[in-house]
Amino acid sequence: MSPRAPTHEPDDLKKAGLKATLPRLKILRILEDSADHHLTAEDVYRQLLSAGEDVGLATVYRVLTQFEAAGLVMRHNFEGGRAVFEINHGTHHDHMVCLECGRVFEFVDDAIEERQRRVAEKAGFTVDAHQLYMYGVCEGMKKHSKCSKK
Amino acid sequence: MSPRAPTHEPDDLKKAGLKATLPRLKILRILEDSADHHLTAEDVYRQLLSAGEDVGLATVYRVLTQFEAAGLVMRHNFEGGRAVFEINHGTHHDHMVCLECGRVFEFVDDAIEERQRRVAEKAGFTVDAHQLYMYGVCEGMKKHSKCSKK
DNA sequence: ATGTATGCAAAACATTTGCACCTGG
DNA sequence: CCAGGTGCAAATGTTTTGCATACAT
Repeated sequence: MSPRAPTHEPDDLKKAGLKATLPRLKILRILEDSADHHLTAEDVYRQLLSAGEDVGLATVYRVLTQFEAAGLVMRHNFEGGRAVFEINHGTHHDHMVCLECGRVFEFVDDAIEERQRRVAEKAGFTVDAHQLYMYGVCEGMKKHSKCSKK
Repeated sequence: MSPRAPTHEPDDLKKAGLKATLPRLKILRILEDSADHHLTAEDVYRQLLSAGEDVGLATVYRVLTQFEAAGLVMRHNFEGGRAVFEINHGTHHDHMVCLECGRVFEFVDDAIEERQRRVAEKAGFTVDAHQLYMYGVCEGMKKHSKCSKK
């Protein structure tokens, strides 16, 4: 009884008030299955093309935006101009972005979350969303330079 | 003996390896003097025009990018597509962005900073930069809706 | 002088939108 | 069948770049 099943089904879309169309299901699947769960719209588009699907980039953007509005995915504005999207598994987490290999590492720290709540409360600020990004170099990149991801 | 004087002079530019040209000095002044210290390139450009300066938007972008590289300003990718810039006064701080009035509030919490360091260390991650954004509604916006900023 | 900076216009990107056609329920 | 979804191409908005001219040292 996990709080959210690891696979997304047509039902997830219907619950979100969206028709279970082929492009939407494919995109949901890609976001779900991708090794590192943080993809740009272009990334998703390229994976669709590789899979032989006939989907337009505009649709990818539209679907991702709808998914974001429905709470199915989260959008991040990391450095570098383009937005990245990740499946929302329901548990908040923060991010470490490796500037060498581009990979994204997730973490949670309850003390940080608690302090954030306190700071906001003290300032009379109602928090809708919050995100903590650390940019730097991941462990694998420091030891050797054998990581090959662009 | 403050760690950084509140005004920026030609010397600041020279130290950064940049010629003290008129556009650069004007832009530095604007970033320094602006009421809320978080401006888009367009904001800076409009202020220059209002002041009767003959500066191109391209120059604003070039100068802001150079300033960022020189460590004079910091660039933030808040929600909404356009980057915002703020003078770097040397002291790290995090941000609360009001989605109603657009204002940006700064804060520092040593416990959060400390926990971040610990998390990164534990993950073997070397942090170059880190930023914490909270999006929500500021105190002024909740009580009445009398704030008029776009 | 002289190399660097600037303004303007055009280019390069990321993302959005208009519209005719297609599709899911 | 019909509202809503999609592909394509064109539009938008932001940021970058090429190039001839202007400026700081």
